[in-house]
Amino acid sequence: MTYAIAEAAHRTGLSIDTLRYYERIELVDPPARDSGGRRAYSDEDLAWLGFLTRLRTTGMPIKLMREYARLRHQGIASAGQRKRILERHREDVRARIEELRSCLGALDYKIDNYERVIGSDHIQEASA
Amino acid sequence: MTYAIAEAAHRTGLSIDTLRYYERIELVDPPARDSGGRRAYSDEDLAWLGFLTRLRTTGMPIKLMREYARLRHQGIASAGQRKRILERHREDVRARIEELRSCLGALDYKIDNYERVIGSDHIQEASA
DNA sequence: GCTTGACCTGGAGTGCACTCCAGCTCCTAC
DNA sequence: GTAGGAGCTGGAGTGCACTCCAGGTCAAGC
Repeated sequence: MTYAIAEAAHRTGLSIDTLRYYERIELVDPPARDSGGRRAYSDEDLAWLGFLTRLRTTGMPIKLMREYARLRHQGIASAGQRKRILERHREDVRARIEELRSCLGALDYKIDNYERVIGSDHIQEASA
Repeated sequence: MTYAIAEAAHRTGLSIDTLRYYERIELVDPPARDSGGRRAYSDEDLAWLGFLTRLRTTGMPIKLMREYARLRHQGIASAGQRKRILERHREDVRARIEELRSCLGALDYKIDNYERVIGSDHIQEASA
């Protein structure tokens, strides 16, 4: 099964431009082409894009993702290095979650204060 | 108690340039000045900067922070609007935490796979 | 056979949040 | 009284991750 770029974009949640951009910067390998020279993404391509999307979502910079992609090409020999990248990133993500959680506390506190100040949710229509 | 810009930067964790930048874009009110025309940040200034930093940390765009700052100037009349901004943002933060958590699962899975593939942490020295 | 729509390329442009710079002033310490 | 360091201003530059564009190709349907 292969997918035209529009379909691939739809399935990955990335834009068509982003798919081409990722290819240009060598984050993904150039996908196969159909008889008319158009990109034909495979399920594997989409799986890799899906994984990349998770890395992006969690804030991994594209530079590091490129490094990871580069290592992937070297096959199993680079598995240790790749694992270390992911472990390192996992730590970053965990730290980020903790950071967000702590800010959430501050936000709760602030909102509680507003609650006390204004009583409740009345009167504040478009009082611009 | 007031603080020179370097001290304010140190205490807020922002850079001197960022402090001046925040002032330029009207995210913070211009602080008082000392006899020599230099900025003299008050404890209140720092508290506001601290709160802004939390909003930034949690990903609130500067545009929205400016809107919040603008509303603050209107005093209590805008409390409802400000509260709503924070509530909305709190939802965003919660969603973001969930998103990160879900990606964390995928990361764990991937790392486990590497563990299985390479046995354990030997041999992968600088095998560039 | 011609319009239409999806796709192609290389390159330029965008928005965000800073960050840096040149050239200046002002206080402090020697 | 002067050298040095902190701070000042307006404006330009940076890095990141896209996003958009002009001008072209290609296959399908009418």
